[in-house]
Amino acid sequence: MVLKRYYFSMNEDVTDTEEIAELLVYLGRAARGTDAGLDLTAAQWTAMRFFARANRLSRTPSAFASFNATTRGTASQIIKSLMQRGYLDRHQAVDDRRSVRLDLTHSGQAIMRYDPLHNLTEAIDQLEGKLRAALRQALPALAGELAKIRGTVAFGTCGDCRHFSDSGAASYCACVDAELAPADLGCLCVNFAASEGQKATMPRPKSKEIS
Amino acid sequence: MVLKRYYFSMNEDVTDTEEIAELLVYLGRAARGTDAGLDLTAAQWTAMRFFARANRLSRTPSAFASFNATTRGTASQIIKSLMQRGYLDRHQAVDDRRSVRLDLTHSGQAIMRYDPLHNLTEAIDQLEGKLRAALRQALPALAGELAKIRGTVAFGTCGDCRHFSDSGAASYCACVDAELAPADLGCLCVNFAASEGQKATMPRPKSKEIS
DNA sequence: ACATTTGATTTCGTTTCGATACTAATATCG
DNA sequence: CGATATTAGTATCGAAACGAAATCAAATGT
Repeated sequence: MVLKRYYFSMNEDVTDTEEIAELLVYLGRAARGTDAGLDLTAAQWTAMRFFARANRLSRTPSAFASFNATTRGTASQIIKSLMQRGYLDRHQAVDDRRSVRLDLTHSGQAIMRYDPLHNLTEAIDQLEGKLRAALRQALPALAGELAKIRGTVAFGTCGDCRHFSDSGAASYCACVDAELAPADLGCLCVNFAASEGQKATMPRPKSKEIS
Repeated sequence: MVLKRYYFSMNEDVTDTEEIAELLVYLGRAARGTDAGLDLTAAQWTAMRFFARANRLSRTPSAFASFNATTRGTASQIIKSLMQRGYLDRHQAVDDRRSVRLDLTHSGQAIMRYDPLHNLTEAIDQLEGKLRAALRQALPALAGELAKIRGTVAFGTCGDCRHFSDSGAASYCACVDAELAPADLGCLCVNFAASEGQKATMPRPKSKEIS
């Protein structure tokens, strides 16, 4: 016997767009967890991940606060706890003596092997190649759009950036006025600017020594 | 003059997979914020969103805790605060007297117009159609994969579910043994099972009255 | 020269969090 | 049937994260 019964929800019409948005927040939160045996919290893992992946310009408390959509105060607290555990090293910047740069220590790099985010990367690797390629293209574009709407800085990798030009042998970044090592193409940068759209306000730092 | 200088980062080789993972976490967190004039916190918005989007079976504290990757205790606290504000109503379930169902009140439905997640949906709407379609397909698959790896429940909408069969006029859900209203196809369900893969353990509830 | 901005930190009160313990209702199994 | 899990929800506790605000130093702008 087939019951003819309707099964109501609280919402009336759900678009694909909303479903995409909710899956994004769901995945972001589900993957951020603290499953591994290490004693790091979710926020601390996020910070470690950021400082492991950001380029030299972006490895600052302010940049992390912006990346993590929180305040500089909260960012300072998390960074302090990681320095106390010996996972981060603090260096004064030479060109701006207010600024500070955080680097992973040796043990900090070591624990990244147990990053709980690996659950998510495994899942991504299981995806069909075409879908993975689509994600690779859609997510940076989405990050750029969102930043434009919210009026905040976008984060992206140098390889996706407008400031970057790959002229055959040399990989040049107009933002830091320097060539990029191949490994840096995948680095997060505060000065990321999406490839299309109007020119972003860019600090354009003078040529400075990179110790 | 072109400076020949390398610009080192902390990591050595970054795959597309890792970049996708980090952008997912970034987007999920960036969109979750509390920009609007309302006084709700990020966690409270997440709960409101869940109870607005989940089907009747899934509108429980436990399901929300599972969806939000947190404990039932934390979920209880957030729900309590939302009930005190008059945004959620609490109903005892008739078939299981332990269980509780949360519904949005009228004012609860009203504030959803100011959900800060709308920033993200606008950004998604700006995406090229092909990319949006790819996201629509890739994200549910990704959620399923992640759940399989982590050994947790997956969340998805009835329309993407194995238990669902659309036989022309009638839309039947094997999980609740009932037909679905068109609006319910986009609802979140705790009993979601991805379309491919092994059969999930399914409660298979007996036919029950839906008040 | 002075005001403004920026980068980082600290402090404070609130919220969230994980862990644990607890009650009540249901399920399982001998 | 009855003893024993298991499950749903809640409460409590300490730690962490959070936003807001204040502070300080250094850089920038005019």
